[in-house]
Amino acid sequence: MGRPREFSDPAVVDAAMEAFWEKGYEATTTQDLCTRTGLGRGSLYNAFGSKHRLYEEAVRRYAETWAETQLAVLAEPGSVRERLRDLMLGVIDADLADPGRRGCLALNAATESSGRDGDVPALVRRQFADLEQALCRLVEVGQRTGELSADRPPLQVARTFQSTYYGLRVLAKVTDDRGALRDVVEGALAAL
Amino acid sequence: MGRPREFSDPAVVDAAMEAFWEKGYEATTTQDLCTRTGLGRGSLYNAFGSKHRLYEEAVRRYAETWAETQLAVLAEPGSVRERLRDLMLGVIDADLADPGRRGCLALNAATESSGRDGDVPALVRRQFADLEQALCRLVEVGQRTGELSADRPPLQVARTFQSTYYGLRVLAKVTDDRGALRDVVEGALAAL
DNA sequence: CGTGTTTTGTACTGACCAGTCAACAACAGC
DNA sequence: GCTGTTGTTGACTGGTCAGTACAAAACACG
Repeated sequence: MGRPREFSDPAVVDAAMEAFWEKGYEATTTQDLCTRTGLGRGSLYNAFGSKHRLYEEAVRRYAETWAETQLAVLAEPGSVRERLRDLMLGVIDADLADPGRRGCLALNAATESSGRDGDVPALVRRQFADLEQALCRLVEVGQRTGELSADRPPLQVARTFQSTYYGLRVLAKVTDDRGALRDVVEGALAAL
Repeated sequence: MGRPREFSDPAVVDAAMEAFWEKGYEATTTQDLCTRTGLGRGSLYNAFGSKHRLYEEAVRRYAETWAETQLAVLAEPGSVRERLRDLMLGVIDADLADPGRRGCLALNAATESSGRDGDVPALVRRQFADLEQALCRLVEVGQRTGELSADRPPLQVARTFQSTYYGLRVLAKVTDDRGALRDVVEGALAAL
């Protein structure tokens, strides 16, 4: 009962996500959020309570949608190497094609939040853990089929690849040099 | 002629660097800067012009001092592998020992600044390039002495290692798991 | 000393910040 | 169609923001 909402929560969170993604948490004002979402201040606060809670929702949504995208790439047909290469090349294309150079929202959130306490770092940590696990399973598959050398613990290989992958996104924030980024990809694959 | 300054510029930049390092650019207020540096607003603005200019100075100073530290580790006696391991282990210790989890200021600055234009991204880019070059030379040495396998371009190896190294610092922002971070180190070294 | 120049401290500015509030609007159930 | 409940709107709040203005203070030089 009562007056129905004139918006859908997911659409608003999506819009807020874009705003936070572009400018980061601190630099995004509540006015930005109202403009991007199309909501009035009252509606925004009635629905989400505070700027920070909306930020949490935005990071959560990013984590979900992005995890989906990543895991889809890793689940594609093809060799393990091909899938890992696609993951990295896809991210290079996406990062360089983005004129705003927003990079990865989860990574931005991890960097901007001070300390590992709080909901946002916990969200980011979980997303990191999910990717680690997915990569580890993929490495296990590769080692079992003989595609990858089996002389190193899969978890160690996965963690190293993940670290290189995040570093790649950091590098893509400041450089336009596709060759340099591709070198990282080739080096990471050669290490498998 | 004129009244002499009651402070030394480098000391003030150091203090400002600490403030920006802890909270990032946006979240640091001019009041924070006055408190940390001990200067009044008038003196701060007279000497540095604006918050952003002081930020640039702080990032520049960080780049200089940190580059020195890094290059010193890489120049130590010992095998190439040992030196690269020391670089990474040192950063793990430093990051985990820091209760504020500030991470790397250059990396934070790269993440917070949107786009690759402006002085700050340029500063960060140059620091990245310097490390890339230092790593590349070290890899060349390792390949020449036969310590490292010489079947891959040194630049590619260096870039991949650098990417993994930056990823390590990102991971250290959200996790306390020393084992996970050490896996990254071992994996990165195994890839050489 | 006196004068010119720079630094310093502090009060001040207008803009903008996140968040609140109360009047009004739109629905569901009766 | 009345009533209770929720959503919307837009003006409003106190506080804080980066930056400025200006007078007092501290020197160098003559």
